[in-house]
Amino acid sequence: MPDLSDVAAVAGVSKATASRALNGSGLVAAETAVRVVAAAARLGYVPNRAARELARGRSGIIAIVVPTLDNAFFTPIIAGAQARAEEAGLQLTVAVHALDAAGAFDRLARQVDGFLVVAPRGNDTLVASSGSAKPAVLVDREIDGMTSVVADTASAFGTLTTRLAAEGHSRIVYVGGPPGSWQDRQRTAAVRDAARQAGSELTVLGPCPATFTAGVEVTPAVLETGATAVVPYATSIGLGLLLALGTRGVDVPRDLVVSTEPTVIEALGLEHTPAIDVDGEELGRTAMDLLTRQLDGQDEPGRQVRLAVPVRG
Amino acid sequence: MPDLSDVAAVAGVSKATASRALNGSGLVAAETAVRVVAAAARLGYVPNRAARELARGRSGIIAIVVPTLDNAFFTPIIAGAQARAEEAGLQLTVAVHALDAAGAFDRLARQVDGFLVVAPRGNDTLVASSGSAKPAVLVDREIDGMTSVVADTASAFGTLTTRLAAEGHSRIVYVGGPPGSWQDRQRTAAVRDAARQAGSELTVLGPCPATFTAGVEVTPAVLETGATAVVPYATSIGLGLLLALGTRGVDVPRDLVVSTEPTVIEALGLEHTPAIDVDGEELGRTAMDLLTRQLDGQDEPGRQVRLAVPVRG
DNA sequence: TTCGTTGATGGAACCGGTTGCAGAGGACCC
DNA sequence: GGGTCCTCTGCAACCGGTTCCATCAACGAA
Repeated sequence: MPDLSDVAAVAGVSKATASRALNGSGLVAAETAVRVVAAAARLGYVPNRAARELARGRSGIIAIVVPTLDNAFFTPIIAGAQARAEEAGLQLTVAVHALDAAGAFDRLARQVDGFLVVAPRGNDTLVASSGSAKPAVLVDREIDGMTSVVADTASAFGTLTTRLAAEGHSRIVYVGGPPGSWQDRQRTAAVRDAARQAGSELTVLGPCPATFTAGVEVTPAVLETGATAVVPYATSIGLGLLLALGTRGVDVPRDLVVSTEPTVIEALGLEHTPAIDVDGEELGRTAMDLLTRQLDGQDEPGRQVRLAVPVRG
Repeated sequence: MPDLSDVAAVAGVSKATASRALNGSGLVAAETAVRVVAAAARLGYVPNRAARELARGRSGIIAIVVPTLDNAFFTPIIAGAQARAEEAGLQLTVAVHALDAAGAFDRLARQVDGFLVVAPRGNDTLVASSGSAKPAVLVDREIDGMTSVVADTASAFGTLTTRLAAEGHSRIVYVGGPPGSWQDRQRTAAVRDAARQAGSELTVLGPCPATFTAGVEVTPAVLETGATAVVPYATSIGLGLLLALGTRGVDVPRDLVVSTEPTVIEALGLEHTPAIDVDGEELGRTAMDLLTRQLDGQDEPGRQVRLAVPVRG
């Protein structure tokens, strides 16, 4: 396993020059640099991550902190972040903090260069302070002063509600998400506004955990309202609704329109059913981009990015 | 940020002794060790991972390679492995290899101490060779000579089929999984055997990707067989079936029994419906245990563990 | 011709741990 | 009392890079 001295020897230069050449420091004569790079390639040299990390004082590791992996909303975010991390030569480690977020941060803070924080719920100050030790990017939530990227689902939920109302749904149900969810607050407000402006009657149910079981359980309450359209906080809740409605013989979408996401709508061939299309991978990619820019000093903390969320169907 | 010399100074010993004390080498007098540990605790000392890694020549990083995160079967495995890794003081990095598994291994092999390989499909020799550079544990698949842990779903599928037959289902459908899936081969064989022995007629459909869309799409074919019970390869396929059956007005389970997993059965209140209960987290935990034992030299490669899978309902 | 600059390079310290080896000191045996 | 062995400890080398600083050659200007 060749090391930097081997490369230097083959190229006929010192370790120092070899290091500079391979890192493109610009202080090396072009011709020398070419020689070094060629030598490295010939030997199949791969830098030792640990040594580099020790010398540079940076680990090259980013942690993405998620509350759970059981939620299909989070996994694309991880996948997107992972892809970008790989491109940037960084390792991504996934930390699941069911409850003990603070503990997870403390343990990891010394080990990583930065955090991607997916913390849909919980106290603002707590979340903010957790990421204070190292650069952090908050995903799908906004807190003043923290860099963040969110999918603008609030607008999308508003649009979707407006559209439903325009199609004649005068009674609409919104099934709310988990208690304390930042996105749920945004969405509830947006749906309320849209319904009021369109003159539709809105019932807000919930809170519900983002699971299909919760969707099943909330079904009777939804039917009781006599609504003709239901907008669930999460796709998983929507799936639960669809399943339960099926076993109860309710005709979807004739008797009740259930908005979920495009793949579901399409697979089931549902008509007259609007759906919001959140690109989780893009969320992950953007978050990682924001973090690397911050690590490179190209960005100040505090930048807030909103990704538009299309409404389909 | 305290370092080992600080700890040593406070404890009144040398770096060497401090290091040994903190790593429990046993060469340190008990009383000295206590002093060092106390000093470390007081200073809030956290060892520098990079330095340790460089000195030891091991990275303390394990990679878990999964084909995708979009499949709810894999995520609990990751969660379980993650939990165990944390206990063992190891970092876990998640590598997603949609297609390019070999590439993922090459890139990572220098960076990590070992692999957890989740590769349900694909060629045996390819999978086996991928993990050859570093210790590896294969998850939910068996290949001769490789350490592995599998959920014994084949037996469970057999039991489940037997039970369905015993309850009077003389026509059963098995909806097969993705092409080339190792588990699918095992399950198909087990289901075939059980059906034959019980004298039930079995139709095997598929192959199907493990998605709920595939479940929706296969529904007409299932209904066409006239079967009264269907056993899908994956929960996601089962959910698709249930959704599509609901929109078609088929009464589940009266007209057709769909076996899925306990949470689904329970949430929907389905009766007469057996379900297999795979503990994905246990799979992940066991895999990580096997790997750490191998890294510590306590185990030889090649050990194969099978976890029993209960059939409920 | 000589001096000051600039650009390229090398020497060596350093990052923060681990570990081989040697040595100090005490216990035990002859 | 002297020698041997054992236990515990410290010194210093080492892991493989990065980077500060000094050096040196070449070149333009005075």
